[in-house]
Amino acid sequence: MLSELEGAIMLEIHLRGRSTAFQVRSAFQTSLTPDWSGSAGAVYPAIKRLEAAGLIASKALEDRRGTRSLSATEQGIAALHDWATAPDLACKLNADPFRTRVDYLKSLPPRQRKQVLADILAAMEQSLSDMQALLQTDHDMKATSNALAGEALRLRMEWIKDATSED
Amino acid sequence: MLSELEGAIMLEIHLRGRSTAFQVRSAFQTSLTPDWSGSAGAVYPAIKRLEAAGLIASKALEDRRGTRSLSATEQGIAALHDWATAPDLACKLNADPFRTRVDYLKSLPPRQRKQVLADILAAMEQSLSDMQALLQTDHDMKATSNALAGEALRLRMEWIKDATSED
DNA sequence: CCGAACATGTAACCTGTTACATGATTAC
DNA sequence: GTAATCATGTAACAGGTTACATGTTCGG
Repeated sequence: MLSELEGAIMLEIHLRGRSTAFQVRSAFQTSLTPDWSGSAGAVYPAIKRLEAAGLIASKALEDRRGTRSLSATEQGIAALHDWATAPDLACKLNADPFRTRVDYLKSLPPRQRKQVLADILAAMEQSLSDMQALLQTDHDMKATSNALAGEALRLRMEWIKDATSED
Repeated sequence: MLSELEGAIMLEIHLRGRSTAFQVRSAFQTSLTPDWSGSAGAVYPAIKRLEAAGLIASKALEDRRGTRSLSATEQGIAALHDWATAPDLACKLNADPFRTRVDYLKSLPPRQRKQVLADILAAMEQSLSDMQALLQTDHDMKATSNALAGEALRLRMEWIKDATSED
């Protein structure tokens, strides 16, 4: 089974049809999810592994800098499908930095909690509007997941509003 | 600044008042978020680091198996506070395995998509009811974050229902 | 021609996982 | 007494990050 990084790479290549390792890296670097920084030290070795496993085919461009155009093989597409449709993976609750902190925030004395949550809420609002601005200018293959990212932020904001109005 | 694991350990100790390394591990192992498996190889070295940094104090129990009771120092509580209230961390969108896969699911031909999404939805419903059963029997310090975990799952399920009713 | 962006890759380092090792305590 | 649980820890390994290294192409 593909790892999260390998799956994300396969998906990126598959949705674009063809892609270079550099483009995959760039896509990760500009992603709303900062978890994969798209480090060269992660992406290039992962692509090497995927190519060795026959999931990716590469074609060298007539280029003196060695640009290689990557595409998913039939086997690769099958592996991507298995990775993307495994129901237990879709159910997996990943570590959410906000959720991890929320019980601490809840344990603060009301006045302090109110102040801290207000600061966090302001930062979230800023982050959400930055995100929306980015989405309007830069349409890519990840439209739906980016929209869901916004929803996730909104869910957190709603919780904060509920929590601060409670007392 | 504390790492996610270090912060989660400090929080666990702080909310309980006192805790042993073993109890911290157990709490992680039974957590709804499978991200920290609570591996001994992660927890014990992390606690050693935190103790060396003066954020945790330990007291040996009169016990021949060397049980040590841990508590957060004043410095440790301050570090926990900084970690928990940093607004940029609360805004951070972590990698969400469902969100990562969602654009692939969206790209499937309607009939196949419907089938795959129905399977995933069923798995999610199962997972959510398991979660709720667990929460009713096993109340701990993480009530709010566990409730939020359920909300996160519900958000995904709602998206699936919208996506399958579209066509 | 020069700087920015394109393009690939490696090496040292950090941290988490898996698997192992050791022993004490408790419940039956 | 013996199995399950409590309790701590280490070592080999895997994978990602940072920083470095190298060279090309393109726009002004």
